[in-house]
Amino acid sequence: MPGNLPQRRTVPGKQPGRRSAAARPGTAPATLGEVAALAGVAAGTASKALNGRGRLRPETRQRVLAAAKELNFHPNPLAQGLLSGRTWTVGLITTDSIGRFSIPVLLGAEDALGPEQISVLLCDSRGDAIREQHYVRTLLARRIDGIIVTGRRTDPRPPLAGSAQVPTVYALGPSTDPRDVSVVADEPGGARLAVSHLVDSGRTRIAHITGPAHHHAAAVRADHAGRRLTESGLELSGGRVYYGEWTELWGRHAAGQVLRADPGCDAIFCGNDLIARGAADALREAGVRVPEDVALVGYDNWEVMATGSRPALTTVDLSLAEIGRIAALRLLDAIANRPASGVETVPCRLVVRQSSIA
Amino acid sequence: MPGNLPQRRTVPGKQPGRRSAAARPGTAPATLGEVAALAGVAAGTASKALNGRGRLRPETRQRVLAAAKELNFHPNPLAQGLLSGRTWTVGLITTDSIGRFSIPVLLGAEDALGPEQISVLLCDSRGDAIREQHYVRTLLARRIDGIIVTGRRTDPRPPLAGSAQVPTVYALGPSTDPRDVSVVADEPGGARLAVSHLVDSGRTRIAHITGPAHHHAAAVRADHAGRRLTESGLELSGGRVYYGEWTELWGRHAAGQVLRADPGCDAIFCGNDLIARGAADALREAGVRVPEDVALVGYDNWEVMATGSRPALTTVDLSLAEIGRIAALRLLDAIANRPASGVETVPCRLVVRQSSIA
DNA sequence: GCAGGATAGGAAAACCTTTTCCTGTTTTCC
DNA sequence: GGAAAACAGGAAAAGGTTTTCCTATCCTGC
Repeated sequence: MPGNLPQRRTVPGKQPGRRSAAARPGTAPATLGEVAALAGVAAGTASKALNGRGRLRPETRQRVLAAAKELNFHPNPLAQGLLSGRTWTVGLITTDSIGRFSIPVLLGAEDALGPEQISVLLCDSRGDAIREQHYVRTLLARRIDGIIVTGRRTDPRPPLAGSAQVPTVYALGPSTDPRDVSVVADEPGGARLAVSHLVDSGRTRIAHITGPAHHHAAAVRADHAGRRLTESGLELSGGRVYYGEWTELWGRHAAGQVLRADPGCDAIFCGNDLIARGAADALREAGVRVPEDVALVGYDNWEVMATGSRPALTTVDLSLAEIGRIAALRLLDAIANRPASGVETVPCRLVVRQSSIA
Repeated sequence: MPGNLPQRRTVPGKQPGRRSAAARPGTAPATLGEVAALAGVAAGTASKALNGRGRLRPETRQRVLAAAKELNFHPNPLAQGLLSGRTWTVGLITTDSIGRFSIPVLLGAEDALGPEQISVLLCDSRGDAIREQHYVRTLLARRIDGIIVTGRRTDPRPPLAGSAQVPTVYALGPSTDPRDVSVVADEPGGARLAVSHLVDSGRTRIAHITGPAHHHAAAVRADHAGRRLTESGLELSGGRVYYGEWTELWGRHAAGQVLRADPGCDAIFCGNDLIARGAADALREAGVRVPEDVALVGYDNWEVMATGSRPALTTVDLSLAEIGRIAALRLLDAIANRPASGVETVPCRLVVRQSSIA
C-alpha cells in the first residue's frame, strides 16, 4: 500500500519534486523549462510564446500553449518579480481593527487591483505607531509595489514614515502633507446632502447632534450643516451643535436635551448612525413620532445599525468602496510613474429610509 | 522620436537605478553584492556573515554587518523564495464581506504569523464560489505557503477546490472532510456556559430565541442549551425553541411570543446579540424589567451591539482571535511538514454585563 | 546561382541570494 | 621543522524567467 506514508518528507534537494513546503502528492508546479521540453523548444522560446513576444510560427506558439495548459503552467512570480522589480502586491495599512471602515475600502481597492493581478497584504496597526512602523518596514522589505493607508478616522494624519521609498496613497483620512495623494469622502457635501433633504421636505427647526468637537468628521459635518441651514435662512434648533460621543447613549441623552431646548424641533441631523439610533429610541420613548413629528438623518450608513433602528434610518453613505477603488487607481498611476498629488474627493450618497419620510 | 512610445517599455536593465516601480529618488534597495563590496568580501561570504553560517572571523562578520546596516540592506525575498520554494505568505480566504467575524480571526492569525515573518494576503470571496475558485488559483499561482479559510457561518463547508496542493486550515466553519484541519468555536460549550450562568443565578423558566433552524450555529446552540436545561431538571420556557432570523426585529417579535406563552418566564437565552438586543427592547417596552424580571444572555459578544443595548448584554464570546491564532499555528505545523487532521475546538468565554445580573 | 533580407528559434546573460566546494593560509603537535 | 588539521573566505552553481543577441534557414529578386 504505497502513498500511505506518515507524510514526513522534508527532503529539499535530490528528488524531482523538491519543494519542501507543499509536500502533498500535489506535483510541484511546472516550470517553464518543463513546458519548453514538452513542446520541444528552448525555454526562451517558450517564454516568448506565452507572452506573445518575439517572432514565432503560429504552429510553434500553439504547441507551447498546449504544453503549458497540459502541465497547468503558471510562471513563478518570484522569478518574474526578480527581473521586473515588481511584486504585484500592495500593502494596505489600517488603523481600524474593527474593520467597519477599512473593510469596505479594502473591497473597493481589490476591485480596482484585481484586474491588474495585484493582491493586497493587509496590515492592521491597531492604532499603534510602533506597529505601523514595523509594518512599513516589513512591507518595504517585501518589495511591495505600493501602500494604501486607511483608518477609521477622517482626521488628517502625518505621512507614513518611510513611505518616500514607495508609492503611497491615503484613503479616508488624508495625509497632512499636501504633496501626498489622498482620497477622501466629501464630508461637506455629505452634510449638505443631509440638511438639504430635511429642508426640502419642509423641516425648519433642525438640530444637530454629533461626536467630539475635536474629531475632524464632527467638526466638518457640523460646520457645513450650519452653512447649509444659513443658506436657507434657518438656524440650528437649540442654537448650537450638540457635541458629545459617537455613541447611542449620547444620542439618547442629547435627543432629550434637544427636545427640552426646543420643543418645536422637527428634525435632527446626527453625526453618525449610532447617535441617530439613540435619538430614535429616546424620541419614541418620549412619545415623539419619527418621522411624523421629528425627522431623523444619520451618517455612515452602517447597515446593521441603520436598518435595525426603529424606524430605519435615512443616512449618508460615505461611498467607502468607491474611495478604496479610486485610491487603488491613484496608486496604480503612481506605480506606473504617473504620480499625482493632492486630495481627491469622492461624493457621498444619501440613503433614504423611513426615519425622514414625512 | 525614440522613447516616446505609447508606454510599452518594460526596460529592466540599462540604467543604474533600474526599478521602474518606485521611481522616487528613493534609492533602489541595496543588494547583497553592494554590501559585500562595501565590506570588501565576496557576496557568498556576506551571505554567510548575515545568516550566521560558515566560518568567518568575527572581525569580518562585523564588517559585513556594519556595511549591511549602513546600506540598510534587506535581502530580496523574491530571490530567497526562489531558492527555498517558500514565499512567507499565506492567503486568508473569507466569505464574510462585513468582516464582523473574519477580521478578529485575521488579527489572531496575524499574531501567530507575525513572529514567523509571514504576511497575510486577504481574499474576500463575498460568498461567491466563482470568486473563491478564482482566488485559490491566484494564491496558488503566487506560490503562497498556505491558506486559511474562514467565513461568517459556522456550518461545515465543502473543502476548498484545489487546496490539495497547499496546506490549508479551516477556521470557524470546519471542512466537511474530516481529513482536513479545522479550528472551530466550542459552540456546545458556549451554549452550556450561557444556560449554566442563568441556572446558577436561580433562573428556572428559561426561553431560547435564535436564528434559522437550518443554520448550524442555531441548531447546535439550541440543542446544547436544551441538554443543559435537562441536566438541571428544567424545561424550555414555552416548551420549544423559537427559531427565526438573526435580527433585532425577530428578537422583538419572539420576546412577545415568549411572554405570551409563559408569563412567568424569568430568562431568555438568545442565539445572538442582535436577537438579544431586540428582546431587551421589547421587554422594556412591555414593562418587563431586565434583568430583575427576566435575565437576558446573548451570543457573539458583538461589542457595539452588546454595550449599546439597554441594559448592556451578558453574552458568549467566541474567542475569534484565539481561533485565528490556533488556526495559524496549525497552518505553520502543516507548512513545516507536521500535518494534522480533524477538528480542534476552542472554548468560548462568558462576558457578564448588566442584562443578567440579578 | 547568389546576395540580402525576412523569419524562426536557440544560447546565454541577467536578476539576487544561498550553498557547496575548493583553495590558500595559519595553527597545532610531534 | 614539517605534516596534518583547522580556519577563512573565494568561486561558482542553482533556482525560474525574461530579454538580448546571434545563427540558421528560407525566400525574393536578379
